[in-house]
Amino acid sequence: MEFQVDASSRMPIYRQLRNQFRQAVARGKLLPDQRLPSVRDLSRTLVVNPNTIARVYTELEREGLLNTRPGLGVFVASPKTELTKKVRKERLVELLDHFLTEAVHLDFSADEVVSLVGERASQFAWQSPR
Amino acid sequence: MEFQVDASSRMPIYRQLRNQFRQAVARGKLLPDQRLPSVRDLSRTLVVNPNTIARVYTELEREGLLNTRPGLGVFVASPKTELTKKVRKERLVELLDHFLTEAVHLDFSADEVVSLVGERASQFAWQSPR
Amino acid sequence: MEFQVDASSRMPIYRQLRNQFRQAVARGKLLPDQRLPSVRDLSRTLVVNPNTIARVYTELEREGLLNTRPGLGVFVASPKTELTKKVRKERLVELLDHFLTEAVHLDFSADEVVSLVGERASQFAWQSPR
Amino acid sequence: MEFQVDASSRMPIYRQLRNQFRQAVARGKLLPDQRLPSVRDLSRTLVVNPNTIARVYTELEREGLLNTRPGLGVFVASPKTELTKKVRKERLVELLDHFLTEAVHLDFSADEVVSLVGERASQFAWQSPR
DNA sequence: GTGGTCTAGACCACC
DNA sequence: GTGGTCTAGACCACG
Repeated sequence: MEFQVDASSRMPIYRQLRNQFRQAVARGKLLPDQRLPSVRDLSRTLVVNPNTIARVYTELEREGLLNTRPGLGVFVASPKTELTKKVRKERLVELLDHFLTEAVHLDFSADEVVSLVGERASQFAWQSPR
Repeated sequence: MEFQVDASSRMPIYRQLRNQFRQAVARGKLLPDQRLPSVRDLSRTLVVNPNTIARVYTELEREGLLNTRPGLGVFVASPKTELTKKVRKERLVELLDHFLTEAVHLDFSADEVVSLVGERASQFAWQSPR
Repeated sequence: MEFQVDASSRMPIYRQLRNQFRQAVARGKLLPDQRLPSVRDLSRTLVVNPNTIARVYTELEREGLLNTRPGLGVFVASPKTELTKKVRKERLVELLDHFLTEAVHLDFSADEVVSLVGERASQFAWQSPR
Repeated sequence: MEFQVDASSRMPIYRQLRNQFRQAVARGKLLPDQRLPSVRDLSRTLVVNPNTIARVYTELEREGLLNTRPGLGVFVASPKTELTKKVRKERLVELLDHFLTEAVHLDFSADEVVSLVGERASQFAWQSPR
């Protein structure tokens, strides 16, 4: 798993890294119990302040995507959702409407979008039924 | 078309309004040449700083979504995309992958997502073929 | 609402403040939409680094207890719970068992504890039925 | 008595074990003069660093919950509280208020909480009157 | 070695 | 004015 930061982006570094991590997990490229680079290592690799990396890891832990164990390192967590169905649906619809809005402005047709969704969706690691 | 601001949101007011405008256009609730309220009127209605409204209009004009006709007011622009197919596709995919990433974390299945996309897409005003 | 920090405590400053805030809300001493002191003000008052105060506010916002609006200040949020019933019950039981464990070690009787719970509970601002 | 560590918890291992021990005593599952596994045995069983186990035992001994008898092993101590009534009451109230604060935020009602307290309290081994 | 906390001080975005 | 981000560097707790 290789992270990268774009210093010229308006998006804060910690958000860039957080998003990359979230996507890597959603695509199944990072699996539960897998160890991530240490705060100090990643900060050296990316030439970013250790505090910034620590912030990324802290936020992701709060979101339940990873566990950090002082003295051992940082590990990918097992997925779990504690939100109510209602809240989850609301958030999904909001995100979807935002996506569809941009799709319209980018001048795509409904058919093109639906088709693309099916295509890209196959690249993600959807939860198996429980 | 009624705008509204959510003071409890983490999203800056000017972005809330900009997004609402973009979505209203994409849903066909705002049509080309339709006149928008003046900066002063809207600022009074929403109880928002006039500078904030002015910023919204300025950004939307820069994005080509509306035109200011001095002395007449602010009007919705006709849709036009100057971007190449390649660039448009890249942006769409990036937005879609972001959406799918969140959908996975919200613990939805691919089927649920695809189905919801079709459902919500019918509420938008897609460009007719040209 | 007056906060205070005990520099000699092993509990980190940001946790001391966060707990004081959570308790003030639970007791109804801080009400929705009430404005809190600014980061800079509180940092001067408590002689604590502004970043530490900012961290307190950031975490409380993530927990949904307050809203921050750049340019305006920080405000108490309206209560809402997005967690599933199951998760909420699990957390409550865990906290309760911890409390009861300590009560036993402090050599109280069950009757004393039950009685004290009823007594203190009356000082909190329980949600009205919805 | 079987201990267990949750590697995904934010709580340090030594505190997890210490709390489990305190709770086991409070529930009457560990009785005075009962022998505990040796540091080396427990460290192997739990796959935890021996230093960590040693720390748990050291702290518990300092708290008066167990005694080390050199050459014989580690044993559960007889309960005794040397604190004054006033201090004990203060600590209990502080713990209780913390619990009630969280209960409010978890959106429970006072009745639900009082009822749950009575229910769970019956599972603990309260001191008989002396 | 690991991550967690705190300080100091800079610069930016928002209103 | 407000809060948000990032850096630099110190010190502590954990295993």
